[in-house]
Amino acid sequence: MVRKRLHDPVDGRPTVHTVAARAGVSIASASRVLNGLGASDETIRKVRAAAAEVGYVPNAIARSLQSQRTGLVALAVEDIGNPVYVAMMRAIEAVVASSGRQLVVHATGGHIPSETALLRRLANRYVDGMIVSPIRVTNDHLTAMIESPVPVVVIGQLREDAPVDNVRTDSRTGVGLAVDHLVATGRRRIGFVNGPLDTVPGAARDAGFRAALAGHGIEPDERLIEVGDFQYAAGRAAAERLLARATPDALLCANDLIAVGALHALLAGGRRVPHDVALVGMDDTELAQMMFPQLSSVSLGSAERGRRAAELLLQRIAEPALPPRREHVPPALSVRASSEPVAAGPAA
Amino acid sequence: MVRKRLHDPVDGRPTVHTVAARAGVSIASASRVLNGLGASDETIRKVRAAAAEVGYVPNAIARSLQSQRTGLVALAVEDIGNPVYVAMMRAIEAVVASSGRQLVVHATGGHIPSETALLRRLANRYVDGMIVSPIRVTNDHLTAMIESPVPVVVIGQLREDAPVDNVRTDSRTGVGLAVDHLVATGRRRIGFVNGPLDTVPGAARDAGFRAALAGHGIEPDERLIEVGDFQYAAGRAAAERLLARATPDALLCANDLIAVGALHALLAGGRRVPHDVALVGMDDTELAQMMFPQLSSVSLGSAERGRRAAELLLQRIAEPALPPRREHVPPALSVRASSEPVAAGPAA
DNA sequence: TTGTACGCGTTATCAT
DNA sequence: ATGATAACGCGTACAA
Repeated sequence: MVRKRLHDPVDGRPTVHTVAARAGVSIASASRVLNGLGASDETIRKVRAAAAEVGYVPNAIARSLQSQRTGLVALAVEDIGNPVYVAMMRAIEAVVASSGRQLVVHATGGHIPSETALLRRLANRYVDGMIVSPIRVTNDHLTAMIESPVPVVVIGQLREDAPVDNVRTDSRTGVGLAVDHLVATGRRRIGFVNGPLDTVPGAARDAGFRAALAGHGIEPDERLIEVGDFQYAAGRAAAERLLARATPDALLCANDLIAVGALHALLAGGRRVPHDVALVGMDDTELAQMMFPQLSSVSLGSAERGRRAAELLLQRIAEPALPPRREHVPPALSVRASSEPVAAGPAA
Repeated sequence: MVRKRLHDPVDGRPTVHTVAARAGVSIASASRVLNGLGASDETIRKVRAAAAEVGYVPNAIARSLQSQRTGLVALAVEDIGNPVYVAMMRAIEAVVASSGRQLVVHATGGHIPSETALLRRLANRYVDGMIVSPIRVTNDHLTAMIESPVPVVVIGQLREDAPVDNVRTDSRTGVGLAVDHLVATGRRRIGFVNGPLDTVPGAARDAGFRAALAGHGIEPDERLIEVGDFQYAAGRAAAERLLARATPDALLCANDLIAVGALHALLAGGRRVPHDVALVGMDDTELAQMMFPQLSSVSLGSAERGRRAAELLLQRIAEPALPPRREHVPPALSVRASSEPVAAGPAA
């Protein structure tokens, strides 16, 4: 015989069997009482007492094996320290926690292979679903998402025909809001500090900027356009390059980190903001309000996108057969001191 | 008979049985091959082929039930959006991920009951361990941690005799570094904007401030001390109250968020930084370098504390019998523009 | 080397 | 209402 011990926990912690034995009932009755199902008053009393005495706590893993649910939801983003993703994560965690579930976070470093590997790992079902916000969505991403046995929700742009739940914003239009505002307040030589053009956000913002200028009959001046990374240091460097060769009366930045870098470049170079140069960022993170002067910024609803994505995911977990859904969060411009019209008008 | 189906997965996804049947071997052989244990070349070939054909992926939950390990590690902090915790979380995630595990995050809102409830939930073993950074450690915290079947590591102050792994810094000394620096650069009327005194960090910083002043023979002036919350808005309001009734030549803030608020209050009030008032924050978050002027700040090694805590936890998971350990991360002052000595000396 | 069978801890089904 | 037992999917001790 193999059975050295039968239902006697190896580490001394009580199981249903422990409780059942102590209460003098079957494990079935014990389980029923512990799950609030029907039983006689006497049985209920005995089981409750036994459970309390031994300090019984149900094992989450065993329960998961039975229920085929882990109660976990994953979030995969490039960098969990980036203010945009922090805002998303915060909102997602709130929704997930309020549903009694928990959030598993992954930092992908924007590395495509790690992202797809993560998606493929969903096949082992360590979570009930995943929210992913990739910089770029490849075919590998798509097939991995479609083959996943647990639902995936994408925050960001996605092919129209992709059968995947999706929450997106329209950063192109968002750039337009900023340009319109700057033009309306008398700015004409509008500079643009963008992120890499081979990313989805970078490309969309570039297109939006040129389209918006065209809408006002302004010819784009390539000397007023500079590209760096979506980071503070890169933004500052890019702004410095731009300022060294041109004299904009406004600077639009592809995100708030870049805008903060640009602010440094401007102030260090002796430019007054907004008097000499108006400054507008994007993402409208907490950072924008913390700067002096406070930064105008185009909100792309990061928190709202996170919230909506979490809700979509929870719905689909509950109802897997739902058709793919696509939600839009519109951009909105928050005007603050950094781009307020100045009495004397911009430096001429 | 009950057995409608025997080892035939309900959702159509392959299990070891599927693979074994297809390869014409027993599940034991299949399992062995899939886990890289010994088997004949022929068996290996057949099993590998069968697994590939049906797209077999091991089920994480079943594996956990067997191994008594989830491969998950939890982190519980007040607010996953606070720059300090973001820095910690980033470092922790990196360590955890590099060990092949995953990170579950919890936002406690600084709510004591939720924190202790979270610790008690460890009894159901949904994770292999937890890192927690409580604002305050109650007896409830301690008993919950001690009774937990999985290891807990605390980032922050803890009773000396608490048998719990612990990583801490010395913010009291940290405050001293800042005061020393300010005094050495000619400041005498040093103001202090602190967080709530009934929190561990708030109390430590208050004590440190008074002790440091005493060390320089300076009498603490209560009008130069103000208390708010550890947040931007509260910090700004607190600084405004202080500036309305006193004229400090330096301002020390209990964290960087407060310091940013104070910077706003100073600049909005027409004070020059550092010329009129030197400014020093604490935590040395990324925020400090993003401000203009860049903020001096006392580093309390948030990322380093996170990294060390994660390593302690992983070690203890591997070796549960280890004696409790206590690690210290020393504070360090980063001097930047906001507190650099000014040629003319501070306004007199 | 290979197969049989048990155990992980829980819930659910069936028969009593 | 209660108890015996299958089942979730995996790993492995033991016997062959």
